Formats: sequence, C-alpha cells, structure tokens
Amino acid sequence: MDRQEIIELLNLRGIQPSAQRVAIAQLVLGTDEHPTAEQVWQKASESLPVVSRATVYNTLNLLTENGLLRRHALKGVSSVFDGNPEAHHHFVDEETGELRDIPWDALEVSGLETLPDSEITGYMVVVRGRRRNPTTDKIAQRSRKEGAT
Amino acid sequence: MDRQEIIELLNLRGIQPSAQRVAIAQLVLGTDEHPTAEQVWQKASESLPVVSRATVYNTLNLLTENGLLRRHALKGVSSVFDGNPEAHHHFVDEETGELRDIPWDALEVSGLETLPDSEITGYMVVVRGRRRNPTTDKIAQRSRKEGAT
DNA sequence: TTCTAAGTTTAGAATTAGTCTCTCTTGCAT
DNA sequence: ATGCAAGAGAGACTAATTCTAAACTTAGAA
Repeated sequence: MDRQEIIELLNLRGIQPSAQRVAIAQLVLGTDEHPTAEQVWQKASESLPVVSRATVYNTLNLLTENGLLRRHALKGVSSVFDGNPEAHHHFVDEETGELRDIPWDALEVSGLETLPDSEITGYMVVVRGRRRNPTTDKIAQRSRKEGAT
Repeated sequence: MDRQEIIELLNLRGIQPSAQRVAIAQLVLGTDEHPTAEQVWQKASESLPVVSRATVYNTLNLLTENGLLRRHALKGVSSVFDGNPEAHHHFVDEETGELRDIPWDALEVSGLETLPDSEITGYMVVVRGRRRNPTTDKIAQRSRKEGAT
C-alpha cells in the first residue's frame, strides 16, 4: 500500500494526512501482522525523525475510530492493532501469545438468530491452541495475501 | 453460595482458605457478573479491613489456575473474571461494555477441523451488539422460542 | 505574502493495570 | 511451647496508556 493510497484513505474520512499519520497508517495497514503500539512506535521512529508515543497512540486510536483498524485486547497486557478491518476470526497461540487471522469463510456459526433480546452488530470466533507446524504456515499466510483487494 | 461451601471448594483443591481468599472467591463465584480485578478489590475492601490489590490478583489467578474461574481479555484494557468456568460464549453490549454469557449449546461452530497446522485447545464465539429493550422484547421472543431453559 | 485560528505534535506528568519482592503468618514437627 | 519451612499478603514497583500544556503547522482569509 503506497503513500498516496493512504493519503486518500485519510482524506476520505476527513483526517488530515500529516506526515506522522501517513507513516503510522502505512505501517499498520500495510501488514498482516498484529503489532503492539510499542512496535509501531519503534518502526515509526525509523522512518520519521521524531515521533512521540502519544502521537502513535493518538493515531492508532483515530484510525480505529474511523474503522480502518481494529484493536484487540487478547494478548497479555498490551493491545494489538489489526490492519485488516474485514470481518475475520482469530487464532491465539497459547505458547507465544501470537495472534493470527482466520479467514471469515473458514468457520461458520449457527444459532445466532435464536439469541433473545439482542441486536447483533457482529461476531467472531476466538480459537485458542498451539501452532503445530511453522513452515507450512508461511505458505498459508502468503496465499491469504494474494486474495486482497 | 455461602462461606462454608466456598471453603470446601478451596480445600478440595488444596488451597488454604484464608479469610481474604474466601471473601474474594465468594465475591466472584457468587455472581453472574464479570467483574474486573479492580471491582473485586473494591468490593473486597468493604468486607475485609485491609486487602492489597496483589492479594486480589493472586487469588483470582489462583482460582483461575484451579479452574474455578476464567479470565477474559475482551473488554477494553482490563481483564474480567468469570465465575462460570463451564465453556460458554459471550455477548458484549457495545453501549455499556457489559459482558453476558451465552450458553454453550446456543451456538454451534463448524469448520474447525479444517484449520491447518494447529492443535485446538478451545474456542468461543464473541457476539457484539446491543441489548434490546428487555421488557417488551422478552414477550416477543418467548413466543418464538418455546422450550428453552 | 502575512496573519490568524484551528488542528497537530511533543515531552513529560499522571493514571491504571498488573507483578515483584520482601515480610509476616500459619501449620506442623519437635 | 518453640522453631522452621512453606505459603500468604502488603506495599513498592513496572509497564501500558492517556492527559496536559506548550510549541509548531497548516489552511485559508485579508
């Protein structure tokens, strides 16, 4: 995802595309990973002469409010941010705390219609377990990327 | 759930039933709510002359390790503790942040077998939405629902 | 171009959630 | 009763995140 695309994305929601915001957005939206705020700050520090942690948090929160990002509080203490706001499920590796996406279509949930007294705006499945084979996993990730718009 | 029951529960797992532990366990196991550690600490402070936050955390973690409790990191930053260790799903009220249980049998997830390279130890569905007006709705829903518990 | 006002960013202080470590108790053997 | 080891608890500490107030940018009007 290049700089220009990011700028347009921000403009579209009336967010001033400052240098910091563009850089931070690019870091998080352009990856499959689920970085913590701290990780984003470190990477941002490389490309920008100076960034404050507060700016990183402000920006991540801003992007989250605007639906470009999703925030998850699954891993230990610190939240992770997810550049893929499409609906998807999650796999949490119990050993490492790592978070992986599970494509929406991989799982199906039935019975939601029967929940009483509630208006459902969304749902997801959180699967917990251990990753068995790291090698084949890279392939799985790669094939997921191909399908992106 | 009364004091004596709690003490027996603790003894059964070889946990020394100290005054603090019993009080804390009673607070969390005796409710349907999903309090945060902070909330537990505040309530515990009412019944005990002095309790440290650390004791609350120690005890909650101890109970969690012993399967009497479950810890969830779904709501904002802080974890909530769940006195119902049976497997179940969750409903998050988007307006209040409130967490409600959904019985395990209410929902069914299919497709888990097909997840590649992972050994699954557990899963749950997190449903997000708004609770509709409970009074008017219960009636409407009940007529559709019939024989549920 | 210059001025102004609004919006952004910064460093660091403040707040919160959660853990560590050291001290105090308790239970038990003597 | 007495002393010791294991377990429990309190307060200090750390890490994550937000807040604050001042400095800086930017967009647009004059």
